[in-house]
Amino acid sequence: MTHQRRLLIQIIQSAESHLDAIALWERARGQDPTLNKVTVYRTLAMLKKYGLVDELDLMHLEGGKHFYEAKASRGHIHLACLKCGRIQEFESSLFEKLKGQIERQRRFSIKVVRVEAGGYCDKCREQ
Amino acid sequence: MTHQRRLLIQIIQSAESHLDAIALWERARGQDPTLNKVTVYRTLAMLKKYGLVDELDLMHLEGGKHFYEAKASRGHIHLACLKCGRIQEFESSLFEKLKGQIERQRRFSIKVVRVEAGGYCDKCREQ
DNA sequence: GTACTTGCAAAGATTTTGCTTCCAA
DNA sequence: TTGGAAGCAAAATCTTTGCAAGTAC
Repeated sequence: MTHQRRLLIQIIQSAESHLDAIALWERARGQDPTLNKVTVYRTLAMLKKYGLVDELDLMHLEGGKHFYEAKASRGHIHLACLKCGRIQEFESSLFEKLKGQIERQRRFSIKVVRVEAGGYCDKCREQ
Repeated sequence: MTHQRRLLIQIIQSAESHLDAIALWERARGQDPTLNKVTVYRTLAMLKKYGLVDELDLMHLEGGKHFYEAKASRGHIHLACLKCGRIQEFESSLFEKLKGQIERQRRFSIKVVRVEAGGYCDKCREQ
């Protein structure tokens, strides 16, 4: 556990929004200007591998980058507005049931699930 | 409707597996060796924009590329085995219910949904 | 004829790798 | 002290852009 990792983990956990690798790097550089971009990628890969962060694409509203969030105790769905770009989160017991159904019917042991919906949010659909 | 587009669409629709941009390009070049990679990217962007193909990440088992499939009448979930890399598809009425719940509760008009699960398939979990 | 599409080359962006140095345990 | 981690530079991917030439309708 190096201080670089501690810093990156702390930024991810306290982030109010989903950060991509570069945004994470820029925040980290505020605290430690010598921290290298490669370290960010390597740390994210490790956290992802151990299931400590979830990787999101958020429907690729801004190109091919990935976003990261600390693993939540309860799974949630991301709703990305294709017009204004707002990201909402949505929790549902149906989602939990769906996961259970997959595990039982396919005998598939789920480690991570990503649900992302693209569409128009309540504000944008009225316009 | 150019012959390049016709060819690319035909390959996507008849593909037995999910193709990424480069794989699609390679297949297309078999028929039309002059077809450019850029045309593939542009055509995929157009098909995606008009909702004719779905873009998948399949948990990024092989790096940051995207995979494409012709839009199916019924939505389905992709299960990616983190060990052997096999991709399974899964259909469920719970998934349809979940979409309806999101549309009603959040007044969010869904255009595309992507559900991808990573984990261990029945064969790999036993080892 | 004209607006849209393609091909080509080059650039941009993201992510990975090799290797040396450094540091946490 | 030592194995893993960080930094640096460079490469490897993947994707987008500008522009001239071509083509569907």
